[in-house]
Amino acid sequence: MFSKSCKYGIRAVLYLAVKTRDGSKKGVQGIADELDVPKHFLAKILQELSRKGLISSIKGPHGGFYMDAKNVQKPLIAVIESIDGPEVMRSCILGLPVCSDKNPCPLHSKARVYRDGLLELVAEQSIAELAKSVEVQNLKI
Amino acid sequence: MFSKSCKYGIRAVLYLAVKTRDGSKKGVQGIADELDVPKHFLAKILQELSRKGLISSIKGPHGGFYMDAKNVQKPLIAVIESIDGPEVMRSCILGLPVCSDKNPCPLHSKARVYRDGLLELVAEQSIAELAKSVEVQNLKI
DNA sequence: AAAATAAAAGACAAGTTTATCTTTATTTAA
DNA sequence: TTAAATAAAGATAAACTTGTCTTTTATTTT
Repeated sequence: MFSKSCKYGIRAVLYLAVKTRDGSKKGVQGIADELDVPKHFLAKILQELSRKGLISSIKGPHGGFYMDAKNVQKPLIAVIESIDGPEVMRSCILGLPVCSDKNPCPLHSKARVYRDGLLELVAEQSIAELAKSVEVQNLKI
Repeated sequence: MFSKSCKYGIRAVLYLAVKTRDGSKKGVQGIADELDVPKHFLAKILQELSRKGLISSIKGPHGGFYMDAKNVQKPLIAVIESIDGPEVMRSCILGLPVCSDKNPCPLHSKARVYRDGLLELVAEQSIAELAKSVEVQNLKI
């Protein structure tokens, strides 16, 4: 469902939300090592997220990427849509140009339930809340 | 979630199941026109499905692709897995190499619940049953 | 037997995603 | 003020997916 870019982006965002709550910064190198993801490829993704204001960054020694209080307030879907586009969680699972409740493809109803449940999760919970559950339940990123 | 190849394959299979129940055959040209899909690309997919015994074909005048009683007995997941591989409906939504109930990623529980619903549909219903519902409910392919 | 039809196969090209490498700009600290 | 650290940007390449074109093989019909 998600592109690799998007998967890396989601993971990096959750990582930053957990690790930089104290005001510290994380460099691309460190994040890439932690998540086991290609460094320069991740850098592109983080630069884009930074440009869009979804995460923050500062250059120079002791600089790096981080998320401030405002960043972590946003829902995860903001990250997903900014990387994979607004249709990624909404388009027809069989790729039909029009597929709706009134005019459904053969997998529509089941697929819709699946997608909507997930959509609800990423749209209604903030990154901060998700990060909290990552910490509390010790989830892997 | 599914590659374009897989989407085309699923649609073509359902199309054949509906249209060739009477023993008739459908040529690539006709299928491609109906589904609005690139002809030669679809041909490759159909050839592969044919080689794997998921659909049937015969060459020559009045030949084409079709599905016999045995073909339509199989579940749709056989088509999906033969095109996109066995992991496509089972792998972690964030791409983590290990992600399980005991060791879940942040989206695991929601993703799993709903994905399993879809998996159930394509694994437990035969292509014949799905094709029937396409006819009865007049679903688009 | 010849011609026509249609799948099968092979070669190639275009497009997209993913990955790597290099250079530049900015900031901090010594 | 210089050196070091780090994000930003740009260029390129590798890998994979998608799409097109041509030739071959099998079958049927005339």
